[in-house]
Amino acid sequence: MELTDQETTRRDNLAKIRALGIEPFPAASFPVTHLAADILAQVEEDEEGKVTNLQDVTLAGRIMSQRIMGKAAFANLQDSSGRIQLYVSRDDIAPGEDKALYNDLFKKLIDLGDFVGVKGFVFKTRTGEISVHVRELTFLGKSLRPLPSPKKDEEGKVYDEFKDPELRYRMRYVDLTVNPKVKETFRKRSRLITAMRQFLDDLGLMEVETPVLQPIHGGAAARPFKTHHNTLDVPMYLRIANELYLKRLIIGGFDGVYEFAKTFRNEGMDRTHNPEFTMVEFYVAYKDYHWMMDTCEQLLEHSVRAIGDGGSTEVTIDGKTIDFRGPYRRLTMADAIREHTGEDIEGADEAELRAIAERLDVHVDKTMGRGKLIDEIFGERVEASLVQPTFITDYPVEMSPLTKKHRSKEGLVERFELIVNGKELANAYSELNDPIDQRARFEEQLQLAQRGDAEAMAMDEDFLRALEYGMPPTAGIGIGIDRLVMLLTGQKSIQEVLFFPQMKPER
RNA sequence: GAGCCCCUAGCUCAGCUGGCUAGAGCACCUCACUUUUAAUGAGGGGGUCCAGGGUUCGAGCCCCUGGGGGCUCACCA
Repeated sequence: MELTDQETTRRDNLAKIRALGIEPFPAASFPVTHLAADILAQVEEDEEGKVTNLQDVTLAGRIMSQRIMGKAAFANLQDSSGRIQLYVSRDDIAPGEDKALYNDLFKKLIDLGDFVGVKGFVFKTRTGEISVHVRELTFLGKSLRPLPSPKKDEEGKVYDEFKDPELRYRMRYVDLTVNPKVKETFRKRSRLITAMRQFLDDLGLMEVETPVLQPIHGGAAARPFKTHHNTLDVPMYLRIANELYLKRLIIGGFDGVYEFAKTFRNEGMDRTHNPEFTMVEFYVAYKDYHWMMDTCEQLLEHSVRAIGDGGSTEVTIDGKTIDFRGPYRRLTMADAIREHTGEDIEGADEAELRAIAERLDVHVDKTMGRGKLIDEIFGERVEASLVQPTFITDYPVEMSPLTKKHRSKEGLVERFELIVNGKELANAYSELNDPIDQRARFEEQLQLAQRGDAEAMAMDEDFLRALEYGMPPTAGIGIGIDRLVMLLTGQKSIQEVLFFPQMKPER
C-alpha cells in the first residue's frame, strides 16, 4: 500500500505514542459525564461573566483543530453532540518534571481526528467562548488518515468543504464526521421513525416482520431482484412490497399490524430512486379508506411536530411552505383533472380518453388501457401542481388490482394517494377482500401482461386461498419513508437521506 | 437510455492563445509563542495533471478511445 506523507507521519506518531508508554488504542471504558452540547446549554455565569457551574466535567471525542501557542494551546473537541473548545496548558496536564504529555503527545503526536478524553472545568475565554480548561488528558484512539478539514470564516463562509457527492456517499463516516448538517438529517430521520412507531403503537397496532425473501413477488408493480435458494433449489425474490403478507395477518386475526419494511426494486437509480428503500405499511380491520385518510393526517401531523422546531407542522422546501396540519384537502381524481385541465374524464371511454390526452399534449401509447390513460393525464398535468398535502381519491379500477370497488361509483375503486409538493407520499385502499373479485382482477392483470404491460401483477394462489377463508373489511396504507424524510429535511436527492446509498462498485 | 459539464497536491480550487522548473489557500514537517478561534510569524516538504493513444519542436491545455463522477430529460416509489 502506497502511503502519502501525511499518512506516514501519522504512523510514525503512532509508534512514538507507544514509545512514550501510552497505548494508542486503549481497551478500557472512558466514562463521560457531559456532551459538548450539554455544556453549552447548561453553562451558567455570574454578573462578571464567570462560569459558576460545571466545574468538574469529563468528555471525549475527536480533536478537530489545534491552535498551539508555546506552553498553552486551544483545540476543538467534537463529540456526538457537537464541538466545544478546549484550553490545554502545559503545566496543568503535565504538572511534574516530565512535560512529555504536553510537549510530545499533545503538541506533536496528536493529529487532527484523534480521539481523546478530557477532564476539567468549564470557563469563558477572554474572547467570550465557553471552553473546557483541561486538567487531565487521556489518549483514546489514533486516526491514521487525515480528515478533510473544512473551515469557516467570520461570515460563516465555508472553505475546503468536503462536498464531492461520490466521496461523501462512499465514505459516509467521513461525511458525518466533518459535515455536521448531515448528521442532523439522519437524526431527523430517526426521530421521524420513532414518532411514527409511537403513533402506531398508541393506535393499538402490532409491529410485525414478514418475509423479505419471497417465492412470488406481489403487492406492487415493479421488477424484482431475483436470487436462488440452494437447499430448496428454487428461485426467490426480494420483496417489492409486503402488502400481501400483512393482509394474511389480518386474515389470521390480528386487527391491526404495521411493518417498517426495506423494499427492493430492480429499476432505475436517480435522485428519487434507490434500489432499496423503506416503506411503512399498516393495515387495520373494520376500517375503510375514509378512516385511513383521517388517520394518515393525524399520523403525519404528529410525526412532523415531533421532529420540527418547536412542534411546528410547517416545512419549507424550495421556498414553499408546506403545512402538515390536518385536515388535508380531499379531491377525487376526476375533480382534480377537471380543476386543473378543464377536461371531464368521468364516463369517458378509452377512445375519448385518448383524445383528451392528445388535447393536453400528454404522451400515450397503444398498450395503455383506460386506467393507465387517466393515470398518465393526472401524472403529467395535475400532480406537480399539488403542493399542500392533498388526498386524491377514487382511482380507476384497472390501476388498482388489490383495491375494493367503490361503494357507489362504477369503474372506480376506494383508493387514495397523498400528494405533497407534487410527489406521491402515500398510497392507501379499502382493501379488496372479495376472493372471487380478487381472482378476476389477477386475471385482468394477466391480460394486461399479455398486452405488453411489464408491470402487471402476478397471480398469487396462496393469497387467494387466504382470502377465501375470509378477510374482514380492512383499510391499508403504504408511506414512503425516504421521500417523507426528503421533504422534512429539504433534501433534493434520496442519497442524502440514506446512510449508504447504492453506488457502483469502487474501481 | 439521450444531451451538457467535470476529473490538476491529503482537501478546496487556479492554470491565459499549446511555450521557462505546474501554482494558491488550508492540511503536513521544523522553529518561536500561556486566552486563541480560518490563531500568528519564519522556514520546508509534497504532483502518474483520471488512463491509454495521437497531433506537435513542445501537451495539464488540442484530437481520438476508454474509465470515473455530476446535472438535466424520459420510466419506476
